[in-house]
Amino acid sequence: MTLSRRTQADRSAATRAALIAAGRTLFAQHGFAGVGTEAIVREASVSRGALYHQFGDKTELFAAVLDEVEHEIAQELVAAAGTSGDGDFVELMLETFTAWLDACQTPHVQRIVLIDGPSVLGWARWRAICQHHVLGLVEGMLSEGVAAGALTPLPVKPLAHVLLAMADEAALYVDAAPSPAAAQADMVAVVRPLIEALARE
Amino acid sequence: MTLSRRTQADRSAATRAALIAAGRTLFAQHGFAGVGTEAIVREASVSRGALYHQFGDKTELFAAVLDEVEHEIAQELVAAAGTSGDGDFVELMLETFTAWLDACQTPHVQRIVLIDGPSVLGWARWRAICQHHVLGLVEGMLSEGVAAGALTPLPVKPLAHVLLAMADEAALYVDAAPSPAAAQADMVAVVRPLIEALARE
DNA sequence: TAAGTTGCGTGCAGGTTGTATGTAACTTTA
DNA sequence: TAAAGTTACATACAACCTGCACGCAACTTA
Repeated sequence: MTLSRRTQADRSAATRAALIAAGRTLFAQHGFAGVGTEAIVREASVSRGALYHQFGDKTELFAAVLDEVEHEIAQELVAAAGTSGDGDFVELMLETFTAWLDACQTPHVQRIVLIDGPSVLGWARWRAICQHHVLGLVEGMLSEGVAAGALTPLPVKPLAHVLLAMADEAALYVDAAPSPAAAQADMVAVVRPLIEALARE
Repeated sequence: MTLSRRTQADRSAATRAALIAAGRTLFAQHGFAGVGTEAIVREASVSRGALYHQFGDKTELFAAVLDEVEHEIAQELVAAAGTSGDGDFVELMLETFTAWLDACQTPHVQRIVLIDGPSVLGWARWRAICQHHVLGLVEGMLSEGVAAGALTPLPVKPLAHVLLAMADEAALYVDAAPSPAAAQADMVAVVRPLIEALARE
């Protein structure tokens, strides 16, 4: 074993983390197209060479950022679903929905996940990343609902897609509304009957 | 009156139309970021000067393209709703929904309206343009439904937003699916109970 | 017809991305 | 532990792209 002060893996991990953190901040603030690689590496205190060594592309860095953000949101959602306690299916879905709305009130999510994601990565790759995190979570919840008989049997995958799309739009709608609180109440009022409709036999 | 062969308004209209048509084709094929102004003006057989005279910006050209596409889709939707004949509200909504899916199977719509729109123009401006065309149409249908008593009274504006968001995602889902026909059938199966839920008192 | 406005063509400046080339840090092998 | 090899990073450079400035031509108005 050598006496190296920093292993190569550590160096890589540190610069990757710094770049992802910087990208996350700046992409959220100015959008993918609005921030240059120069600004990113300055924020991360590394050189452009490091960026292009760690990520093949500015786009690849964005993908890494998106993946991290989605991962965090998914954790928040399972936490929210966990506290939701005993199992009315409708309530579980609605609590997850509002947890999603809350998570999306940070600009990170809106700009990176909802606005730029599809445009920068293309819809297919964007949804593939969602699939690994939030979208997969929703599908799982729906599958359990169907298995438990609490949910009308319907094709789960397309259902998860449209429900998540609803949640995405709701998040953007709420944030853009003059009175977010009122808008969120409206949204819940609109979504509740839709979820309830799915719950009946 | 002069004997001018072409009036200024005609010149402007012709170059504007050529630029919008070129932008429409190329934006649909390669995305907003993937096509340079040089390619656009070559396709339109004008100079870059003409572009920057007619539109302040590459972004402004994109907005004009989006506006045109939305206008055409809205016309298709009213046509579809017109042939839908006598009035079951659920059937009207579902026919409009499938008409939307059909319209979105042309790549023009997907890439320009659904993918790049929010990213290039920002969500607020994007939805404002939708409001003038498709989104406004949906809101109108819902308002009539409420007035006629065919629809549970709910806040119409947020409802229109989530329904349209569902339709957007459905369109992209169907197109990306290995078997679009099957995916579309699934989507209709999923959306129908949701619409029916809104229709009952 | 002369003056003024509108539409358009072209060259230029600033900025951006990705790559090529060189160097330092770390790891493996003998 | 010393040499060889690999990995991580720094920097200079080439290609490109956007938007503007300036100038000219077409049209309109007085």
